Amino acid sequence: MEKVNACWHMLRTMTERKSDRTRAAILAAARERFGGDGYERATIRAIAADAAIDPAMVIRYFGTKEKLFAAAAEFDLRLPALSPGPGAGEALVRHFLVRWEDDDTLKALLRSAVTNPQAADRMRELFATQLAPALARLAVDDPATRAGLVATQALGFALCRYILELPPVAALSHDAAVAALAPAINHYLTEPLTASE
Amino acid sequence: MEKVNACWHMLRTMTERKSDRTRAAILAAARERFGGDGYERATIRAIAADAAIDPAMVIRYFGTKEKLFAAAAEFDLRLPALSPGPGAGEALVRHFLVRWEDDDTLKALLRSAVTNPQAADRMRELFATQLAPALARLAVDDPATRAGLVATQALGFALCRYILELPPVAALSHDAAVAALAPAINHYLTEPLTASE
DNA sequence: AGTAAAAGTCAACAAGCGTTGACAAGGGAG
DNA sequence: CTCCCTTGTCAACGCTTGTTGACTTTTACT
Repeated sequence: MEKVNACWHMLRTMTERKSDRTRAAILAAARERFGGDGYERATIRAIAADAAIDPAMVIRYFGTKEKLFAAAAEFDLRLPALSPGPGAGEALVRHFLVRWEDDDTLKALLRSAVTNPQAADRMRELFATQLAPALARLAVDDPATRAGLVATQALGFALCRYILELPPVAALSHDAAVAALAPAINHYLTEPLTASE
Repeated sequence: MEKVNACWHMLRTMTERKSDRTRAAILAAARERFGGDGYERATIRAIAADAAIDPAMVIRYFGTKEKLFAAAAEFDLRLPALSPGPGAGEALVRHFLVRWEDDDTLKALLRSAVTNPQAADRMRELFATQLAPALARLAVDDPATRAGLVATQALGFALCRYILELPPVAALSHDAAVAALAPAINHYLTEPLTASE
């Protein structure tokens, strides 16, 4: 009997510890606060209150506010495999729309990157390791510049829609946003980069 | 003789007082700090140090940090008169480039608007009272939406170039930026808003 | 049972912030 | 010279922040 219990304990130890739930609760609260308020306005005390625990626990689990942010800002863009052609723009825009809206992490990253150098590093890293490589196959030439141009449009749209909430941009339906943005994205991926006329 | 002196004094009182210089120094330092650090990170103490005065003076001149920001974030886009046509995009992009680079106010506004609701209000107001009206003449229809789309591209480019400093975007020359962006701006102003194919 | 580690609580700290009020120069006006 | 208004200085306040260490409770195992 003791052996069975011991075995079960080991299994539990390796798979699901009591603390993992609070760890996850802290991370969820942190993403929400960082996403809503930005790095400096999001206080450890508020995050702890959202997770219904003591502020000291946040430090015990993550060591520091900076490390907590680093853990909360881990993000995978999950870009689908894209094939060159006029459908790429639409697929990209649609993917970004749902990725922004079902996960607070991107909002946390953007809101923080504007004032926090560490978060800005994270953003540049995300661009260099996830967006740029995925777009490299789609660009007819100069993939780094074209990825940069796509980033300006993607981040600018997110900024105006989710952060600044400019009324005409926030009001767009997904379909309207795709119809308006996809051609511009395709343009950045394929049209000549120097003035043609 | 007394009358002459009194008159000169009154004139001086109305045109140039001793305090106006420090007022201007505070405003310049405030714009630089707000632009470099954002609203919450920019401290009154740091602004005062930059202006080489006592922190208490900042409060005496502007009353409150919020009011100081409101004064420092006063901004005129100075959009030129634009005529419809394919030249509008290039003129717009070029104007924005110089307006961003010779004045810290826009950086202060953007860096602060992402985390400060009051600054976000300012940004929406700037969009509604300056950008949207100026673009209304250029749009073939639905001017509010088209102005919103132009704003996403303009702010996104500024965000990536001046705030996040994504290498490929920060490296672009003015001419390269105009060549890349102007067609997209023209597209947003004139192309049909719903999918055409 | 008893025990040791894990998980959680509490009060406090040092530092930084915006803001205030009391007070000291400075320089024209009578 | 004397007065007064402007301009500037100084020290302190109350508050919030991230972070710490000592303590108690819970949990899991022999």
